[in-house]
Amino acid sequence: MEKTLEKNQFLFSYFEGFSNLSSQSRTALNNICSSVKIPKNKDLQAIGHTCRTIYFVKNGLCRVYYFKDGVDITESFAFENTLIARVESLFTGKPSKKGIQTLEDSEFIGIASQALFELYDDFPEVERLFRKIFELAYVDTVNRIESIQFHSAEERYKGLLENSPSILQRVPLKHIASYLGITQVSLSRIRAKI
Amino acid sequence: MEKTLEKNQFLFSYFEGFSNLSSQSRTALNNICSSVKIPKNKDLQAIGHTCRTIYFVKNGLCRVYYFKDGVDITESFAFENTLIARVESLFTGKPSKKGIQTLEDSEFIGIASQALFELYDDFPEVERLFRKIFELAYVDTVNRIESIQFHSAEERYKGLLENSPSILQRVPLKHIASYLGITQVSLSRIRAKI
DNA sequence: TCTATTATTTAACATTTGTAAAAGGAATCC
DNA sequence: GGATTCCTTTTACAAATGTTAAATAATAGA
Repeated sequence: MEKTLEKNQFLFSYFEGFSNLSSQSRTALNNICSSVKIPKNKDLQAIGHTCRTIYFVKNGLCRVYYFKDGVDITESFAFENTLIARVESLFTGKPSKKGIQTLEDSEFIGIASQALFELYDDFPEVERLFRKIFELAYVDTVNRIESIQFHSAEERYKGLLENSPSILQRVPLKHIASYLGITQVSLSRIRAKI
Repeated sequence: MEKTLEKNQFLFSYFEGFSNLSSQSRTALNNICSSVKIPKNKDLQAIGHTCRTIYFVKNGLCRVYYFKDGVDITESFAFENTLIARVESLFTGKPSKKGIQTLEDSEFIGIASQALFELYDDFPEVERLFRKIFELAYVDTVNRIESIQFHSAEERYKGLLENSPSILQRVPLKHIASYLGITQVSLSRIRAKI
């Protein structure tokens, strides 16, 4: 048991940034976690499936993506030490038209969402933890709207580099371009100008 | 008491769309609600203040707005029978650079946020209710990013008219334009073309 | 290593959107 | 009712971004 908790220690350190958990809650949470290793450029979650697992990125890197008129669009990136889920499916129970794909060999901790929601009944502090986690994720999303709508592509590119300095070394520019909402040609022009 | 609950009946009908509440929870919630009437074009919440109240729009209409480089930008609208709050302030405790302004004579039910968060300790079902409310609001926000980033201004305008057919009669076009992320001139061109 | 594939940049042109200024309409206030 | 203010459209031109295609550069596989 001690050993198992150790395996998920990074996840529980992440949780501690939000609130402290009783050992009962930690054990219960630990029991619904599983480890997943995925090589580079493979799907962690396929397009069309309903989101039934929340992932914590232990190491590596992935992106949420989908196809718009046949074009591959990156909705978001998830680096080490963050949670990733397709919330529009997780919270509605509907199939997601988005997938999650690794951009490096990666290791994840999967949290079974149905089991998690059942834990909420017995452990209010677990419900509270995830409430807080998703509240702050919601805030990030609200702030991103502002960034998309009222900053130029050049400003957004510079902002992305500031927030994720390693991204240029780890992510193809085509994904960065679609994440920024512009074409790869347009991103090339911006990079040439800077 | 009976009478007071009746006063907030629309709010509690709204809550029932998410989950059922015990009468104790309803009473506790009712005790932290207050009515607010604001005439047209006045601030319900001023720019710079920290969000300490979540509002339910009983009747009328308002918008969340802020200034970007001196230009008035509408972030969102809230019609009757919806909740409105500046979540980036509500969930972080930081002052908001956004304000809430009425676009018609309006009536609101204010829910004191600090008191609400304290209710969470005694009434897990209240915490759960608001968790669900904000989860779905989060989903809406994720979907809006997609709409902003990957639909043309014309598509977004048409989509807005579909979702809120009354908006043209109730909201000046300049606010609709900034909500769509375009200038008023550009919106005029789109309207002329359609 | 050679080849094939993928990633990135560049160029030319089209389209969309922005900016600034002017003018017409609508609403509001005394 | 007239003046004023605000709202909306139109025009002309500038800037940003999209589209298509071609040219390099980098990477991965046989």
